[in-house]
Amino acid sequence: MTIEKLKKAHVAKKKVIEKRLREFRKMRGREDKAIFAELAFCLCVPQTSAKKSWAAITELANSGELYRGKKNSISNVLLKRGVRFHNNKADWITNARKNFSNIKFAIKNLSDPHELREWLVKNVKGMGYKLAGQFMRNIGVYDKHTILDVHILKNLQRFGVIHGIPKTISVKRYFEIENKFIDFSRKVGIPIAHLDLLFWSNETGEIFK
DNA sequence: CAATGCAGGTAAACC
DNA sequence: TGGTTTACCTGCATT
Repeated sequence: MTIEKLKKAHVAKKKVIEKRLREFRKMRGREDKAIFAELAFCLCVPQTSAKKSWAAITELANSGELYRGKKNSISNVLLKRGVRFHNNKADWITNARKNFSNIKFAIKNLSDPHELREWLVKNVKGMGYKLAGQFMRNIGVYDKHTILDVHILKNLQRFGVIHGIPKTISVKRYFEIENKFIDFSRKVGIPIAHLDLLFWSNETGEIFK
């Protein structure tokens, strides 16, 4: 796919992309439970489909276990729903729950997205830069931070922004790639948040899920 | 049908 | 000290 085609795809999908981003923004006014569910969802996502992750979190939210259940019972639901690394993730979720008042405080008071991301990475076990970026985007805090998952990396490679896909991404390398992504975004005149959704829709064939 | 590869990463161990 | 490997873990598609 050429850059010209990318620009055309952007024009074609711009309305849908903006609608999706407005939906993320709406999360800002949502109650704590919805924010926490989104957090728990993000913690489930590594190496697991969004669909399975969301199914697991929905079940846990509906039963109330997400907010009150013990680590083991949460782990069991994750397992049943096909969420990988269920023990670790149940641990991350219950830790985040214990820490949730601090997390809320950070979200509310750290107005600089970069600062908030640093805080999340440092203080929420299970959150690296990718998940922190995704969580922030999903609750309507998005600016220039990137969500570097394999799909995005593949697309960056396709457009010559990077030359290979590293097996593991250190913090240093994350920033290197992120800066190249930002440059690319400027060059093609498409915002990062738009490119992210655009790449995702290209890669998965379906729109934003 | 058994073996193999891999899936929207991260923490911890290892030099 | 910082880069690289390994454990986490199961389901599902491919061979």
